[in-house]
Amino acid sequence: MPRRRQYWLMKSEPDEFSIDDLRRSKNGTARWDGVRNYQARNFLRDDFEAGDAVLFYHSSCDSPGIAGEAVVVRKGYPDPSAFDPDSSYYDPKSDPTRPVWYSVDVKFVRACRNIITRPALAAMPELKTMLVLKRGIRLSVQPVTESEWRVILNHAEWV
DNA sequence: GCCAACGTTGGC
DNA sequence: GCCAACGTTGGC
Repeated sequence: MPRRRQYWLMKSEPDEFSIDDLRRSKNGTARWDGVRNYQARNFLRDDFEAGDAVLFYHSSCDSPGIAGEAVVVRKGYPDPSAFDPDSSYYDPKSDPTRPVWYSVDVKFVRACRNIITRPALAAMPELKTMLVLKRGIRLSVQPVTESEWRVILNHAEWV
């Protein structure tokens, strides 16, 4: 029984990996790895499905906000970077027989012509409850409601 | 660079 | 299981 498509917001520091980096990736597709937070891990491992929609959010930068749209093309699987001693994401707690951390693959869909900034998001009454706008919420992977998704897509101009 | 808020660690 | 200390996140 196909489940309804779910919506997510995923944060990335554009200095590390931006929406343009995703666009330029092979097939526009990249592994989302390095998530080291249990609540975010649970989403990746248990709830992400191929076809789910993603808001690509730029964080820790001059103009934080929504930068584009992506789609999940591979559901959660053990994060290989956790097994790699040379990776900065290496975590000896995780091994292939008992993986702790999970990745998904996401594919570029489109970029916003302009970043939808936090002030712009905060100015939309429909987004009052959006997690990313709440102070103290720092989940790097978080669910978005269908109505939040719709409001944002209607607001954005796309490249 | 500051700092508030959060998550994790580790002693007890 | 408590909780203080520490490290990290992330907006400003």
